[in-house]
Amino acid sequence: MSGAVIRLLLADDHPVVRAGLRAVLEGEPDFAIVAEAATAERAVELAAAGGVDVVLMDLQFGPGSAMNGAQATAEITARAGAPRVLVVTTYDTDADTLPALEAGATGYLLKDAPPEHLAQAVRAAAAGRSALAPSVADRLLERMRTPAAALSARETEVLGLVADGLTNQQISQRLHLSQATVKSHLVHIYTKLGVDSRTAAVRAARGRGLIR
Amino acid sequence: MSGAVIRLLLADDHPVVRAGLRAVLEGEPDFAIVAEAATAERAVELAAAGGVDVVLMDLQFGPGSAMNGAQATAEITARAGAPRVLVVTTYDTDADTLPALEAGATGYLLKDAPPEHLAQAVRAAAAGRSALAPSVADRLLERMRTPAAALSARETEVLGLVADGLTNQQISQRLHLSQATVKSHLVHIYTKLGVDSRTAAVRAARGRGLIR
DNA sequence: CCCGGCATCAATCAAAAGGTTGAACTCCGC
DNA sequence: GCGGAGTTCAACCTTTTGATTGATGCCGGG
Repeated sequence: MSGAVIRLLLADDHPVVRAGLRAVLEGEPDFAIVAEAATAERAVELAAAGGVDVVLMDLQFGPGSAMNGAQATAEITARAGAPRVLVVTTYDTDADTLPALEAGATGYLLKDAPPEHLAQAVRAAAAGRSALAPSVADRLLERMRTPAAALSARETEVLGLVADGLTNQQISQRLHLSQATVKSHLVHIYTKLGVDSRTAAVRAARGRGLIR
Repeated sequence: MSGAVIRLLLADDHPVVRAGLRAVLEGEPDFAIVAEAATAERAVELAAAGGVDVVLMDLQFGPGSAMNGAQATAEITARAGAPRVLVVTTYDTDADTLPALEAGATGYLLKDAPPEHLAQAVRAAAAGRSALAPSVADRLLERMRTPAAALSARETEVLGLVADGLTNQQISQRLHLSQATVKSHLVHIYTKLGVDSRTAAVRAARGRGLIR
């Protein structure tokens, strides 16, 4: 989008992590860190202002801000001529990766990635190519091979509350349903996940990253 | 313990975070970063080898290593002439802070702390003074003021399994107890927390950071 | 040295929650 | 417009929970 230099925006609420990214990336001659954002909102602003090729985006933005990294990613990539967004986070579950990728992230890296991978991923993102952490790529492929076990929105909602320790009755009240309906959803969830109890369902769903 | 220079060991499994800490602390003329460790085990080794005044210790060490930061802290501080351990982590709940402090950590900071605080905390730790993040200090004082609701070790253990969705029977098997004992613990937990159901207990305990 | 808190267990019982089966309705795609 | 998936519900039975009562051994502080 620009000349030879890739202009970067670092979006992370942790000063230490920003400094770390800066330290790791600053050495690359073809990179220029042009801005930093400590909140998701600020990242959206700065990205919209232009002059940025790649945004390094964290997903978690502390209790301070209302927006998370996935939402910010969606906002940034929505407009034309938007910079690429490369998610760099600690979390490695479907519940994190899928929303981020759906929101338009070009890549998804984990913070424990070695610095070289980071730089390569940034160049890939700048060129429009996607860069995924191996574990993320694995799970995406896995998901392709296993089209099964896709819970409906309602089922996911119910299962999320189950995971929070709510009883069927509490769930029914929260969702304005009868207990019967909640139980019915659970049966379908059990079938889809191949389990036969709520705790096993929560385990299975956690394992596959269906819920947080 | 040494001259004017404070010798630091950085223990964190994330290269980016290590680089960030290095970038933030390296500028201080009275600091010298003498080693880095990507695993808790390695941190223990390096700390035991001597030549270190303060260890900056993460609590979470990825699925790769068997030891966590709190355990490593305990091992490091166990021996005489050990360096001070300053915990620097993302997690801010009683379930994290208390074990770390009990393990002998001199301080507890959050990764979102501003760089100045970090440097001050390191100097405090080197001098043997404790340095706590404001939120951690608040909760410790809160705990002093509220001697209530202190669950015993066994009770916390049981409640943790309850939070994982296990039934009383499963808990009894896991802990090699009778169901009667598990129920007995639960009754005590309910009394202490002022609730009257397992899910409410989990909520309450989560709210107070008693469990993760 | 005795008391209180902690951990352990037993037995019983009513209430709550969980799981199963079967069924109606809507919406969407083919 | 037929069929399937998703959402909703009822009735029924089983399992789990929570309340209660009561008892034992251990350990540490006053």
